[in-house]
Amino acid sequence: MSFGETFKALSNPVRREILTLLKGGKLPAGEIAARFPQTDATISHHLNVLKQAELVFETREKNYIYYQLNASVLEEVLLWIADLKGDESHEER
Amino acid sequence: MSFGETFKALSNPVRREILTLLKGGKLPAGEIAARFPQTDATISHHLNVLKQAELVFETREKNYIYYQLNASVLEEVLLWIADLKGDESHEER
DNA sequence: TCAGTATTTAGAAAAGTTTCAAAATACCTC
DNA sequence: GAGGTATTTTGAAACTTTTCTAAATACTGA
Repeated sequence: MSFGETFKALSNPVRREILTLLKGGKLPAGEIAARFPQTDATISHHLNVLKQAELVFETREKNYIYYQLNASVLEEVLLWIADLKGDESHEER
Repeated sequence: MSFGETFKALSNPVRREILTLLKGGKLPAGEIAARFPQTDATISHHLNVLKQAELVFETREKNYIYYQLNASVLEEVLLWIADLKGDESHEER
């Protein structure tokens, strides 16, 4: 995991909205795309950026590709920010 | 504060390094610039992006402009990520 | 006020991002 | 294996970001 990739992925509003949507649980690409005005191709590209950043992972089921949040990378981002803040409560011991 | 602006500011590696540098306390623009291979003008631009995102603020003293971390915006980013993660320990009650 | 140091602004080149339409691939069901 | 649905890939246009050099501004201290 690289923070560069992760923060770049988080810097786009469409990708942040996709992540928020996935809080509710895994969803297939088509259902994600249906909630945005952009084309399926554009959303597919954003999902790929999120996947490269390991913010989401995919699982295949029947004719669908489901996407879901990857909590462990979110935790690493959280720690990076907590550390920057000098927040002891998240630090390694 | 807008998350768009904040995450965009965090998405650049030079700007993340500047923030890490400022963990040690406030520093004048010139001293920050001296630690990077980029020109003073480029670092000044990055400091401005961080300032617009309210990740840092400046104070003027003598002939220097000091920059320092703004912990309150970092806290908001932390909460956004914790919420995405579904982390109860950071949630509003 | 003048000289000097610190920092920012302006303008432009190069590189990267976002988006779309169209075509391609993949996989299921019959 | 053919037809259908789901999703990705390709290639290109529009826009944004990063960086530089050069010029401008701002403030200090003699």
